[in-house]
Amino acid sequence: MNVTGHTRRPASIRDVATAAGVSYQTVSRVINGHPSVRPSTRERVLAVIDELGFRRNATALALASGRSRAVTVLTANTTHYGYASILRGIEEAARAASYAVGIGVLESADEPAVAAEVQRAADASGGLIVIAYDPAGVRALAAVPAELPVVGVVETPTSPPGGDRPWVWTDDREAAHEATRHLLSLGHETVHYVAIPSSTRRTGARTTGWRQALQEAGAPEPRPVQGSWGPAGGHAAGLRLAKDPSVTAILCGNDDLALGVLRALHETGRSVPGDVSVAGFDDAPHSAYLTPSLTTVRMDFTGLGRAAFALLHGVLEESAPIAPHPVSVPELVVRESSGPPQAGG
Amino acid sequence: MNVTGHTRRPASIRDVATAAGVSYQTVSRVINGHPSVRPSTRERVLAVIDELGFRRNATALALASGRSRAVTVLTANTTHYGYASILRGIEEAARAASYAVGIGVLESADEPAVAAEVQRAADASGGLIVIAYDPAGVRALAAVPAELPVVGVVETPTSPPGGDRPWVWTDDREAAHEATRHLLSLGHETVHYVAIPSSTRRTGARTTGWRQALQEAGAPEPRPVQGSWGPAGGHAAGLRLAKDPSVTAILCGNDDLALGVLRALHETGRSVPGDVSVAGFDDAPHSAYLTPSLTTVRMDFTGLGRAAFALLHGVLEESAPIAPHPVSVPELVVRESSGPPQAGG
DNA sequence: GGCATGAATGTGACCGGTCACACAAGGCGC
DNA sequence: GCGCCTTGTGTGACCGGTCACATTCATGCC
Repeated sequence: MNVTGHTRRPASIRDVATAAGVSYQTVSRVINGHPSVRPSTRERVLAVIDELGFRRNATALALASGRSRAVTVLTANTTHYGYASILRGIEEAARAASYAVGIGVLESADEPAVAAEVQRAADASGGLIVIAYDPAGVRALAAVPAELPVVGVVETPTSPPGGDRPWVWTDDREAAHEATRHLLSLGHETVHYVAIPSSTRRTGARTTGWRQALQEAGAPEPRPVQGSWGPAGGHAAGLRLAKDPSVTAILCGNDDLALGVLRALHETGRSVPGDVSVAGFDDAPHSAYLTPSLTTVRMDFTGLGRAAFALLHGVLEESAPIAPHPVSVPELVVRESSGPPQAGG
Repeated sequence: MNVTGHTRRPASIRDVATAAGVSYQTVSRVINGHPSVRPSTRERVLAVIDELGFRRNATALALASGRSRAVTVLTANTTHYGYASILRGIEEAARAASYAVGIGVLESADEPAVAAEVQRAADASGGLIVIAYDPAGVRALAAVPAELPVVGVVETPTSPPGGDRPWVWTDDREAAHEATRHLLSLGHETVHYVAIPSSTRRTGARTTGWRQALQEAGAPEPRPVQGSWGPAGGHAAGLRLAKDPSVTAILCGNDDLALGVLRALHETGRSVPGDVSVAGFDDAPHSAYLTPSLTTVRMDFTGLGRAAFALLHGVLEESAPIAPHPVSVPELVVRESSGPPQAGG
């Protein structure tokens, strides 16, 4: 292809039309698979399309048709495992549907900054997926103008922050419930919790699940320790908890926090799982290789991302059926970091 | 704003023009800051723009002007720390320049699959940034049509795979050199290397730096062990190396590999750094919190991403000066996992 | 006072597609 | 043989901007 050498502008449908001896509208019909085109004509046009290396101009298509075949993901974070995996799932599904994926990072949770990002994203694409696991994301979801198609990836479906917007989620509450039950079943009197920042100022879904499991077991309910997202926050929280000798089991809001907690316990001379059991959340790739390897709850973030895109896709093209909000089921993975409390605990 | 309630289509420049009693061209001049508009007219138009909530349609702008103010990042990976951080840097710089950022994942390194992704990216944006640390990325960079602006993020600047395309890089060779020297200076007879998959089939920059340091010190040159990207590969490599009692120092191509190596050494009863010293690459967020904490080389991935965008920005807008390829300097971070060999080595 | 000059503004075509509609030719029923 | 429907194709307007050029009007200069 490109035999003529000094080809500058890519071929348009009118170029193809001229070369094939038909009108541009006929070319348009061919590339859109319109039925009423004589087979011989279609063949000829297709041949010219191939010869000229014609590709339909996405910008012109978007302008003329009003739909852009592009979605933008708004997220506060791109490097954390969970967020990055969701993004990966979205991209995967979008690629399969020939959609372009844009990304916008919510650097700050400031109202004006968030609004600006939402605007930027709205300008660039026909639909939005907002990862609303944190205050910035929640605010962004709320700031999306009503007429713009959007799907939220939210922490919990009860009283969704975006009103009646479609959303996807994983059952974090149940997952936390299960992990807590696991630790209790090993014989621990109670389970302490190091929390990730919640999407709302009130308690998040993971905190709720943990608390419910304690209540059901009649175990004492310690105050959750506030962590951040990263290992540094877990480390600080771990140092605080290590001071209390009655602490024998710690559930962490994610694996990064758990890593920090493990480190803090190591530094203070408490063995895991001998003195203290630790469980995380997410099953990040490194968790299986830590020493001790980390008991955690595996979340299907990639599947969550795919589901989010599928939902948005359904909204954008009436043709595509809108799947019911799919709930992926988290799975407890028991590893070395959890075990029964020591006799002399 | 949006007082009228049932506003449907967003306002266009002609809507603004009508409301302000001027022609659409005058509105265009105002939003583009053209000098020859009477101040009173400008005021009036700006007021109407504000009142109608007018935003310039990015699609129409792209179609009419030919430039799209959007770049697409092609990468084989979105979840690994290094890749994700580069992406973050790109997004940051793009946001500052009011550019949209798209993302395309190279799921396979197959020639046709890669070509299809490049096409998709080309359709969606005016410029590409290709992360060419791996075969898929290298192939993608080579497949970019000559007329499309592109910047490569490459492993090593010598004989760049993309020909005369602009590129950015960090000095991985020098970084590996420094890390190896560090281990040798502790008294180790030699340093073994667990390699990441290189961008080319031949030796990568990190391997070269490691080898050079060994040669300069007159140390024996063991064969590098081939790892993959993740901890699983490091674990397998670590088990192999652990069999050899003469191994006292291991340099790993990245922190994930190092994590797997640490785990393998633990499983085989070798202490770190007592029996074996381990060093990684990248300084991922969790590396400081491992037990033992990981000696590694900190790479400024975010800065690298910013530089990549700056370069592409310069190419896309003649106005923006094309900065010289900036080399960010990696920094050795010494932690617990490296120390002198035991006397009875 | 006539005219070149530049500032301020408007008009028409265009970017590359889509959409609504017009129109010619062929098959069928009556 | 006429009308009518269907099939295949072409024409003009439009999406929302930009660009090149035309036009109007107030100045400044000789």
